[in-house]
Amino acid sequence: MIEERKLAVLRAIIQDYVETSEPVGSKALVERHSLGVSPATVRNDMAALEEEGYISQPHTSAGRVPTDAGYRMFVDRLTSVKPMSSAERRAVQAFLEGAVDLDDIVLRTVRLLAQLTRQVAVVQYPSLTKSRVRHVELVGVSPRRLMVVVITTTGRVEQRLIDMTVEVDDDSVAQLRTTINQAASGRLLTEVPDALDSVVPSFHAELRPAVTAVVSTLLESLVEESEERLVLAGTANLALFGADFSTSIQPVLEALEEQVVLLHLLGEVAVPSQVSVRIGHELPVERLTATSLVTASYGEEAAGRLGVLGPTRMDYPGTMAAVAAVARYVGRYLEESS
Amino acid sequence: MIEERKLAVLRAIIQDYVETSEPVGSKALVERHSLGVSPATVRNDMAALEEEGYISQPHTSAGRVPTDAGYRMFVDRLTSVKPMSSAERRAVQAFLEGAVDLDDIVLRTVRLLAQLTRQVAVVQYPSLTKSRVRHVELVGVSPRRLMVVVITTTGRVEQRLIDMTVEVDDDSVAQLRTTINQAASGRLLTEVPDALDSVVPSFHAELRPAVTAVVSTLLESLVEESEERLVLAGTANLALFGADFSTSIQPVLEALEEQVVLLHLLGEVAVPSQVSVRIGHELPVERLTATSLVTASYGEEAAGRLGVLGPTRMDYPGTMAAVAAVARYVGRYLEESS
DNA sequence: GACTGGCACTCACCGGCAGCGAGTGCCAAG
DNA sequence: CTTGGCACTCGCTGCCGGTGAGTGCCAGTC
Repeated sequence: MIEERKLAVLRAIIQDYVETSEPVGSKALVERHSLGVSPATVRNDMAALEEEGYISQPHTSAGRVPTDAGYRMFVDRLTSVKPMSSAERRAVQAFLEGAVDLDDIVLRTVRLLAQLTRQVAVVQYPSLTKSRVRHVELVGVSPRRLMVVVITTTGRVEQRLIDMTVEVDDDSVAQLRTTINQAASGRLLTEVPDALDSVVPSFHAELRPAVTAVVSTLLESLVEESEERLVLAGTANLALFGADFSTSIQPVLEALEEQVVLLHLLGEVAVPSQVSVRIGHELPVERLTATSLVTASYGEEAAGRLGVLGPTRMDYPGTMAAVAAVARYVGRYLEESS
Repeated sequence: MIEERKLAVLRAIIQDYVETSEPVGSKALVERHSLGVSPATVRNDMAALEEEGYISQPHTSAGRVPTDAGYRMFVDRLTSVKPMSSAERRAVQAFLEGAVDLDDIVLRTVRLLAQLTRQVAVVQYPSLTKSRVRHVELVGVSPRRLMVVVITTTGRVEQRLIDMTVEVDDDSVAQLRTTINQAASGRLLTEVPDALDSVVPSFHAELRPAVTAVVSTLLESLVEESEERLVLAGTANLALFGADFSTSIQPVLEALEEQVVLLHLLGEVAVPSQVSVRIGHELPVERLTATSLVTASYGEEAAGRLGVLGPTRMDYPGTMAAVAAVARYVGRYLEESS
């Protein structure tokens, strides 16, 4: 168990360290915060905190620095997620106002988040697995080539060209279009393949192989590929914190470029509805162990996720508030415009 | 005028400096290169080169460092653009092989370029102004909502939803589709608005306003917006050269995020068909004056541009070769697959 | 006239050293 | 349990002299 004052000391250390990025000592601490006790007492508490692994000394006779565990404790014991200023709220709304399409919404969101937190922001496109089909359109662009366009309830439009092994005439295309729409409209994308399977037998035998192969391949690839769309912003902010990364920011930038890594991280969360914070070594990626990731879901049924990546020495309350607020606003905005 | 040997000395200085990133002195120079003269002679040449502004000393009694003008001279007087190794050629082909659609081609290209040059790579999507319409598809997704899909000869597919002021029935949509395709197929996107204007009178008066407004707005926005698509890769490579940037890589990363800046730079080139090299202060962007940009066009009629951004201390011959080769291969690949 | 060897000079860089000061742990007293 | 006091640690800064790579200049040679 941890006593109240020790926690206060930890909070004060983190607060100062986040601000100055320098190890903080007992004397400076009591001067800057009204802890109501003497430096010596604080020293005792600090010794205890170090014993318990929440803080550490870079070298003997230097101040203390929070460890990952220290930040973790701090975040878990956060009393109040500080609300955003009304100026910030207005900024958020103004920023999202006037977005013209989904791409635009996502772009504005990610930039907003980067600007608000002065960190790297990442936004995942609304997952197609959780959105529903609004309409499917088939277009024969040439005798053996078909284009399929899927419009989802989240406003996303995906298209793909398919080379056919047999020629398909316009009437068949029209029939296929109608049938597919009847079967697929309103369904979750994940349900669509099954729905379509049950539809295949209704076609002339000669068309069937083409229909099956083409449509199912298409939908699979849609679901897969569309999962992996991410947008980043604010990578330049990383350079501001260059000193926080023992070696260089290079590995971090690398990891960010491999979007697979980020997608994994966004996906792995215990309680999807809450703001999730993963700190330093809690991230299962070697190159990111000097960073923390704050994420949240947005939209209905957690359609997508967004987050902020920064050095472990970050302003957690502020970042968490920003992430939560932006997720909320974007979710609302998406619902309105759909 | 510049004599042959002075040029050789400049070449040697640049070569060594690019390799070591340290000021290079006269003695080391004659040791590493067989210039056939003594250090003293080289010193005289170096003094002259400095006089002419091609090299400079960071401080008295240090070696020389090439200036922007030095790199410029070096690049202009390049005798041979060194060809890529056959291993590299194979890598290029293997990398592009198997791309499934335009997005994939662009993505693979930009990654390839980043990997080949160990620098930041940027690829602009093929410009729609220079590509032609292959097919236009109209879909009524709801009574007052129309989706338009444009497929271009460069393999690009753009779609947009349009809210209509009046209801349009399916027959009208079909008629519109046919007419538009007749008018637009095979034309440059820039010609399409005019072509469509001449088509409007053929519709019933009541439909006309909707047709005009919707279609022309659509096409305009298509041309505008599609111009501004860029893909980046290899930003992590910037961190490798952190020392080359006097302050930090932050301003560079910032500039990269503002895609407008890059688009401008890609657009401004004297001779579009050649590889263009802009060095340091030749770039009209303050934040990028510590970098050089090597660009080239690819595809028919210079459909798009691509390039590489790195510190002025870069391997120009190698980068130029890579940029030229990748541009050539991608151009070829696009033609084949269209 | 062009090249070369020699020479004096500059100056960044390195290692050692001393002084400073922020910070610590411990202890004895309140 | 808290506090003031005290001795101790150790990173940081500044100073200093030596070293060496590099330079410019000059006089001699081909």
